[in-house]
Amino acid sequence: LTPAQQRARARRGEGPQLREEILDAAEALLVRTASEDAVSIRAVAEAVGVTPPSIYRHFEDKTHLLFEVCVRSFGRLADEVVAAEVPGDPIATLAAQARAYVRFGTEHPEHYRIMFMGNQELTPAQYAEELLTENSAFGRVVSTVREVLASGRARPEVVEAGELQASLLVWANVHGLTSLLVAKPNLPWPDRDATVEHLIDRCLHGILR
Amino acid sequence: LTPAQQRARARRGEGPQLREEILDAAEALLVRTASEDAVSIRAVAEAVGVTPPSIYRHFEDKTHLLFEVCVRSFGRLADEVVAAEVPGDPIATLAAQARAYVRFGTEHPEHYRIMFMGNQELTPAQYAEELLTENSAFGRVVSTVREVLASGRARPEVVEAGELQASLLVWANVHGLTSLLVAKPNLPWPDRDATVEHLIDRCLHGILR
DNA sequence: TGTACATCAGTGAACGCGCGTTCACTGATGTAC
DNA sequence: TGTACATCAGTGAACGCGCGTTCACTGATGTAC
Repeated sequence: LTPAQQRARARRGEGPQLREEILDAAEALLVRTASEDAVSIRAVAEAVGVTPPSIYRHFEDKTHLLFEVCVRSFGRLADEVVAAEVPGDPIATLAAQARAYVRFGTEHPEHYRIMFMGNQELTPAQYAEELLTENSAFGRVVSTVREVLASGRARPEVVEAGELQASLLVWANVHGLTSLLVAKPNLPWPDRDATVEHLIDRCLHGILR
Repeated sequence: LTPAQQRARARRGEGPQLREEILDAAEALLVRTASEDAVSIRAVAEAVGVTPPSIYRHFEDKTHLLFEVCVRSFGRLADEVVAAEVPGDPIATLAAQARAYVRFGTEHPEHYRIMFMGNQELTPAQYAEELLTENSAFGRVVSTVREVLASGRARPEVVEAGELQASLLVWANVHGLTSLLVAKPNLPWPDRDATVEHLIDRCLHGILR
């Protein structure tokens, strides 16, 4: 998807196919340039091999285009968090989900930046609610935390504070580490994996009896 | 510092005074508009009551101007973290510093965004090192953690992992919560103070024996 | 089987905008003689 | 005490840029009769 100087015109019913190519190009541009600013309507159009006005046949405006890119990313993060589940072992699941979360963020820093570190006006209002849905990454963590609390292995004060507080705790931990790594990649961090394991370890010790 | 349509020309030795006014205006603009993009050379010049080229007499370019704004903010955050110290009680100090940190971030969200959530190229290279200096907010936290570890009240595995890992743990916690609040102010968060206390509580439980 | 026509995908040119930055300048201020 | 002059703070006009978006259009594609 790097340079496409010209592009064959789509046949009658095949217009929507360009829509996907636009999203792919926008995402590729984001990854390649590692800069949200580089994802302009014009740059996306050029990458796809089309003129700028064509974009508007498929997306209302730039905000909606970027929003769609976000939606895909949120879906992919959720997929990875789900894939990390260890059936029947909520504590192992929580640790694995934490690892998956940090990995996603460090492997896709610009996605992560847009998703969790940008100004929220970048995306339509609906998105704030979607973020906390049952199927979102955070929603899956809440489910896991709920199982941990129900397993009887959590400290009483954590149970009392409720699953939302406990989930926020976990989220703050993994997001905190992830976003520091994303925002300041050049600081002299200690070994990433060791840091992640230590963080998960301490976080679980704070939650479990 | 809101609108200054015209401005008296400074006397001979008083040029450097405009420099401070420019910084104040840039910061006020940042706070008022809550958007980094709104802080343009032209907007700052207008706020100060001066033409754009004047800025270049005091700052090499836009990056250096924004960098100076950052330096001030880092200094102020460090001051607040220092002010939170409780002499002779490193554990109480750690909790108080965590509270001060989160408060700073939520009260100055746009500063916080620039300092810890933006793209790092915004600031000269020297800044990465300065960030971890003894006198920085993080440097103060490292000091406090060092005292906690030395006090004999920390868990052996935390002592073994070292003060840097333990400090990162604390930083990831408070930064994680702060940056979520800053990035997603419109999500239905539970009560902020209760969340902060719970977070500090659990974090300390993970560290102390 | 042939033709008129509606639809659809995409184009080319232009709009107005705000931006960072440069350049040659102006005119007040202080200093040296 | 008066005057020539260097310095300093700031100006006015312009540069080139890339941007999001709009508008009237073109020409291929499929469909109806």
